[in-house]
Amino acid sequence: MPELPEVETIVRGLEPRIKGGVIAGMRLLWPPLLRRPPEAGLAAFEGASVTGLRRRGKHAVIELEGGRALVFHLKMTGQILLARPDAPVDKHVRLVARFSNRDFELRFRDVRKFGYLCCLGPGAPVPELDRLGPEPLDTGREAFAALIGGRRGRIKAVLLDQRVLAGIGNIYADEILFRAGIHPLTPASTLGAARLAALRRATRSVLRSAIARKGSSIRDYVDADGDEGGYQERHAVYGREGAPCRRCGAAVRRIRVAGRSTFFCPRCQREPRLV
DNA sequence: CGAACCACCTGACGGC
DNA sequence: TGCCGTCAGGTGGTTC
Repeated sequence: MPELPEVETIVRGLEPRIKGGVIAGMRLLWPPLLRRPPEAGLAAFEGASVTGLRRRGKHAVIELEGGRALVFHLKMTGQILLARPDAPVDKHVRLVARFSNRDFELRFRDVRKFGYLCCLGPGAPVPELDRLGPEPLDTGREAFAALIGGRRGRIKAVLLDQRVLAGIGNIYADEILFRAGIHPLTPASTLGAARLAALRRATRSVLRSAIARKGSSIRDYVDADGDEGGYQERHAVYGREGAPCRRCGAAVRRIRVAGRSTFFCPRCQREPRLV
C-alpha cells in the first residue's frame, strides 16, 4: 500500500504529535510482527522518549533517546494510527504503544500481516535500511543517471528495485514512466542522457505532487488520523485500463512486468526498439 | 545479473 | 447464498 509519498505523509503527521512523547508501555497483539525481537523484550523501551521521526524509503522510523529506534515497514496494508485509548481496537491491530504524556496512543494495524517492526538498540545494524539505495528526491542528476542507466533490466523493474532508489512502488513507477514518456519495458541501459534527465524530472514532480496531495488512497491507505490521500484522482495511468489517456486519448493498456500490473499509454510511451 | 514464479496473508469482488 | 478464481500501494527466496 504505502509508497514513499504515503509514508512521508504519515511521518509528517506523526512527528509534531509524538515527538517528546514518553513510551509508557507497548502491547504486542501479534508477536510475529517483531523482526529480531530485542532480548529484553518490548519492556526495554518503556520510559524512552521520542526524539524524532523520519522516513527512509518506505520505512517509518521512530527515533528514541539513547540511540534506539523503532523501524516499521507497512508493506501492503499496514497503517500507523493515533487513537484515543478508549476507541475500539479491531482485530487487525497488531501493536499498541501508550504514552505517559499524551492523550492518544499509537496503533499499528495490518490486515495482511506482511508488515514488520524492528526494534533497534544503539548502533545496531539494520540490514533492512542498509540495503536501500538513495532517496529519489535527494539524488542529483549525475548520480541518478549513473544509478538507472547502469542497470540492465527493464526500466519498470529498475524503478521498483529498492537497492537502486528507495521508496518507489507500483503506482508511482507507472505514473513516473507516463510522465517521462518512457515505455515500461524499455531496457534501462538504452536510455540516453536526455531521457534519463526527463525520468529524473518526472520522478521528482510525481513524488512531490503526491506528497502535496497526501498520497494515494486506493484501498487501505490512510494517514495517522485515518484520513485518505487525494493523489489517486490525479493518476494518469495507474488503475485506468481501457480509459482514455488524459493527454492523447488513446486507451490505457495493462500488461504484467516484474510480476506486477503495469499501466501505460501505448501512444505517449512508445514501444522500445527491442535489441 | 536478470526474469519468472512461489510464498507470506486476508479480504473484496465478479462469475456462475 | 455460496463457492471459486482473481486481484491487491511489497518483498524475499528459489530456480533456470
